[in-house]
Formats: sequence, structure tokens, C-alpha cells
Amino acid sequence: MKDKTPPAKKALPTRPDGVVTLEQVAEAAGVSPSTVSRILNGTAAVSQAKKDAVQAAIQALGFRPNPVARGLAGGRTLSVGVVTQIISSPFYGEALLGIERELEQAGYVPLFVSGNWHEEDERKAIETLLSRRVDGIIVLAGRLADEALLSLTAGLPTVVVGRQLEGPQLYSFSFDNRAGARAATQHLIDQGHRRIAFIAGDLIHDDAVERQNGYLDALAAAGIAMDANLIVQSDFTEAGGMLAVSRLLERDAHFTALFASNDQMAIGACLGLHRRNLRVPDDVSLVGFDDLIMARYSMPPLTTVRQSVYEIGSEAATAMLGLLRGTTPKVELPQPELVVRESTRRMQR
Amino acid sequence: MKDKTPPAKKALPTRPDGVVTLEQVAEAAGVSPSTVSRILNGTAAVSQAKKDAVQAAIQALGFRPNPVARGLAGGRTLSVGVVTQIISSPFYGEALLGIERELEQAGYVPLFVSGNWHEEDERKAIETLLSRRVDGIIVLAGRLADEALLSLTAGLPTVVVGRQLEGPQLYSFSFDNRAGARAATQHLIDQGHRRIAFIAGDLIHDDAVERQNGYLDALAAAGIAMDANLIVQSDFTEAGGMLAVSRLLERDAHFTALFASNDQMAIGACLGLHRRNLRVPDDVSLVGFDDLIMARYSMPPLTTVRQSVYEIGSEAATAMLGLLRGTTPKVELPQPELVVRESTRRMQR
DNA sequence: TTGTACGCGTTATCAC
DNA sequence: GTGATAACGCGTACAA
Repeated sequence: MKDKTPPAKKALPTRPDGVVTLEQVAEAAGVSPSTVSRILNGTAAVSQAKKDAVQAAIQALGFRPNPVARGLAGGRTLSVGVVTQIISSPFYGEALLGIERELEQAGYVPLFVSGNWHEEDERKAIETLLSRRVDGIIVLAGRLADEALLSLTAGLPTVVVGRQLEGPQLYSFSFDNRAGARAATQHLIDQGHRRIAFIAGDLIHDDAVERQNGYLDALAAAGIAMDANLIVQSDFTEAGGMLAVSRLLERDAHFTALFASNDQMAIGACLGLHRRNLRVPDDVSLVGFDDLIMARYSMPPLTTVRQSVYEIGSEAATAMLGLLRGTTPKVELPQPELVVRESTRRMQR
Repeated sequence: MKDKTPPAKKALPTRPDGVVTLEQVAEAAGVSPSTVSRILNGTAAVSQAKKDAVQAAIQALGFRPNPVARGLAGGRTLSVGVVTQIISSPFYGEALLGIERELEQAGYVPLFVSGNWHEEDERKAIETLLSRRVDGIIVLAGRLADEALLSLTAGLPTVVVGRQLEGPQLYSFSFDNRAGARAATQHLIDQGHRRIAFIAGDLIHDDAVERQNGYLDALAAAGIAMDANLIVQSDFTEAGGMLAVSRLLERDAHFTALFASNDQMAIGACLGLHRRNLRVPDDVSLVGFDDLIMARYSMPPLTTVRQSVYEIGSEAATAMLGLLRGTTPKVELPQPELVVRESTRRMQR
């Protein structure tokens, strides 16, 4: 026997901070906490009468389950981690919006962490997510080696975008970058261009490689010899695009058209050309990739390959929700589509 | 007496998923869990010998404290909520990056939720954060009424950016939008412009109002009568800026210069002008506000008012860390600075 | 179908 | 200084 007064029937006083617990709901509804939990999670069948009583109590008390406690109890945290590279990038921004909107509808919250295009940062980011007990992880591109990624996320539902990977509880999908790049290059060829320069992205990424392959495909199909002097590698940023143009021009590589692997580099390239008194599209036709909002509002409006980044995000989230439900996701991304605007024109003799 | 075999000394087997708990660390170091906790949090003095032993065990086992459990135990979750409006906006993106970087150094993780410029969404966003037991909330602008915000976040450390608010555990700061707008307008006046149109942002926001005030200030100081026909209200987006130009032109409002309340609207306006065969800066001088990356790479490069959005984010995070530590934050934002590029020029004839 | 009892990993409150 | 012990709020075997 203890000497202190043992609380015979804990009173469950309303907490000062207004937080309502499941236990209070149970008491108000005249059922046990487990019954409330079962109703909440649909874990087991419950009589309609109690269901109603509990629902009423939940409404009346304004109860909201505590995700932290759920997480600890071994259940889910209703949060999914999202490994992005740079959260401030216009590209990722749109994807994150798609992810957020989609997850929200299912009651999940995204946890965004940045990999900064850096392998070690990315590993730490994922470890952070793991320690936060996320229910799943969405990885957008990234630099982490396949094996490292697989072993880190082993057992956890994972969606990888922009890379082909196989694994249990793992779903990956990509946009058809190669076809898109082919279409972009083909468009320039159709306009009569033969000297078509190319700004590649960071070739560590499949995306960048595939876009370069698409460019080469189109050249080959048109019987145009590839000229290494016309290809320059960069880093997917505006500054990088501008720099790439400088390098191209310093090589005295003559070209009448330029295909940049993404819109940001295209925008940078446009400024770079302007600095050398080269006009778009009068002197150089320019094509980008992604169709970010900035492409629509650049001067001149940029011809580019449309890939709905927002949709990629929402599809990734949908796939994740599928994995979480135990169903096998199947993402059907729309085919790449060339959007012709005002940065390209027929070659003037 | 129970009939089942009572585990006399729970064996603490290594868990299959490789997760190491504080309890295991304690056992390995030959101390009690409480002691480990104390060392981790610096809650109380511990002998150097045990400190060393525990540190060694932590290293050896690769222990990482579980933030979820910490959160439940009434401690902190080491997460701070961030209420943004649209996560995909280039403006917010840069701020979020600043917040993320700063928080990360202190071991905190940001939880981003979007308010979508919608009062009800914003309220729900904050409630989501509360239920996630965040240690504090950073609010970037937003539409929620002051009182609603105050009562929702009562007691929780809160940092509000872009609004002046008073409250316990509450810190707010703003950029000097008025001075910035004044400088922008003054620049146009200095260039000889007299008919200066203005695109306002959504006047629900202090930011937008203050920028308009700065515009009016400068006009008044120069003895230029304000012409309501030259002012049009919009929504801070590219599309809105483009639309605003149409409205301005339909009014037959003649102007030689245009000041848009933010860079995004300026970029949209630029395209709108282009569509009407008006050249920047030859026919119309254009000034934006924010100095986003897009301003540097627009065509022509945009004259704008520099406010380091990244810095605003990191300062907000620093202020939050201060509140969390119990110190009173004091944010000193740099003064607004006009960045003259190529979208403005002296008025011709 | 429903309730009891315990555990999740940590911190806080006591005693020693 | 240090170690038991009791929460924290919920999920879930297990028993009824």
C-alpha cells in the first residue's frame, strides 16, 4: 500500500491549455479510450450507437488527435518527408506546392528538407526525416547513390522522382526527358537551324543526361554531325546559363540556335547573349525546358518543353498515399509537349 | 503475484530496425536514463566521469534522440512552424531558404504550411502546427486578423514578419517598405519623369499599403499632383502585373514611367507593355520591388528596390531562436537600397 | 463488440 | 549528483 492518497478515479479535469485528449472524448461518450481509437482508425468494427456517441463527443469537445503521441505509439505520424534540393528554386517550389496540396487532402503534412545538391546534406536530411518518424519519404532527384538511398529508406514507403529504382515499398517514375529534348531540338531543325548549341545540366542527374541524349537523337536523325564545340555543361541555374553562353562565345563556336536544358539556364543565356549584342530570336533562337512560370513572362516569351512540375509533385504525393494505403501506385505523366512562343524563329539565311 | 514470468531485468535487446534508444545508452554507460537525459539537455550538473562515459556510449551506439518522444514527454519537438502564403512563390521560396538554414544550425526543423492568402486556410494551417506541437510559429505576412492570430498563438513563441503586433512571447518586425518605395519613385522623378504610374499590391497587406504610401510621399515631395488614373491595384503576381498594364492603357492614362509594387508584377507589366509595342526603357521606365533573382535576369535587367528576402527569413529564424532561448530578439534589417539596372532611363525630350 | 493493461522514448518530479 | 517513478497521448495485444 502506498501512503499517498491514490486517486481512485482520476478526475480528468479540463486542461488549462484547452487541449482535448482522446481519453476525455472516451469519458464524455461513455466508452473506453480504445473504442475511440478504433473509431478513429477504423481498426475494428464498433456498434453504430457508440460510433455516434463518440462522433458527437468529438464534435462537442473539438477533439483533434495528437500526431506526436500517435507517432510514439508506433502508429503513423501522418507526415511524409520530402527531400528537395533547394527549396527556393522556382522548379522545386512548384513541385512542393503540388505535393502539399495533395497530401493535405489526406490529412498528411509534408516535412521539407533540403539536400543542397550535396550528397552528405542529403544523407543527413533523410536521417532527420527518419528520426522524425515520417510515414514515408518522397525524394526529388538528388545526388545520393542508389544503394545509399535504398539502404537508408529500407522498409519505409518511398517515392523517387527522376530516377529509376527498384525496391520493396519503393516507387519511382520519371518524366520523358529524352522525348522532350528531342522535340525541342527537332523544332529548331525544322526552323532551318543546323548549328544548334546545347547547354547541358549537371550530368550527375539522369534528367540532364536524358535531355542531352534527346538533343543528340534529334541531330542524328536529321543527319547533322554532333559538334563537341557546341556543347557546354552547366548547373541548371540562371548564372550558369549566362556563364555557359560566355564559354560558348569564347570558343568562337558559331551557332544560330541554342537549346538550354532548363528554363532557368535559358533565361540566363538570354541575358548573356544580350550582353554580347546578340538578339533573341533575331540572331539566336532559344529554347528552354520545364515551362516554369518565368518562361511565360520572359522577354521574349520563351519557347520551351512543357512538363507540369506541379503535376509531378501531386503525382508523387498520390503515389505516396497509394503506398501508404498498401496499393500499388501507377503514375501516368503526360507526354512532353513543345510550347512555341517567341524566342525561336525560322533561320534567316 | 502475477503468473507470467516477470522479466527480472529487461534485456534490452538491440532492436531489429537498428534504432538506438536513450535507455540503451544508459545501460551501455552504466548510468540511469535520467542521467543521460540530463547530459543531453544540460538540465542538471553531472560528474565529468559519467559525462564522458555517456558521450562514449552515444558515439559507439550512434544514438540519436527521438524528437517524437521528446515532444510527447512535454519537452520540445525541436520544430518550428512556418506559415507561408504560397510555397511556390519565388518570394517566399527565398525566405524559406533563409529560415531553413538558420534553424538547421540550431537543430530545429521547419514545418511549412501554406495559407494560400486565405483566412480560413491560414487558421487551419496554424491549428495544424499547434496539433503538431511545434515549439514556435513564424508567420510571414498573411491575412488573418491580428486578434485571431494573437489568440491562436497565445503563449507560444511567435515571430510575425511584415506586420506590427504586440504580445507576450511575440516578436514582429517589418522591412521599411515605405522608404523603399519612396526611393524607387524618387529615382524616376530624378530621371525627369512626371507621369509615373503605380501598380499597387493587394491593399489588405501592410506591405502593399506602405509601398503605395512611399510612392505618394515622393510625388508630394516633388510637388507632383497624384493622379488616381495612374494608380491601379493588383495582386502581386506576374499575371496581375500584365493585367494592370492593360487596365492602365485602356484608361488612356499617359505615363512615361511605371512603378510596380513587386518584381513579379513588374515582370508581368513588362510583357504587357511589350504586347502594346511599348519598349522598356525606351518608351516606359520600369521599377520593381524586392530584387528577386528574376530581376537580375529579366530583359532588360530590372531596376528595383533591394530587400534581402533571404535575410528576412534568416532574421525571422534568429528571432525565433532567441524567443526559444528566452532572450529578447532585436532584428536590425538593412535599409532599403535602390538597385539601378537597365529598365529605367532619363526621360527623352 | 468492448474494455484493460501495457508500451512507445523521453523528460520532469520526486526521493535519496 | 543520481536514480527510481510517473507522466505525455495514443495504439494494440489480450482478455472478456
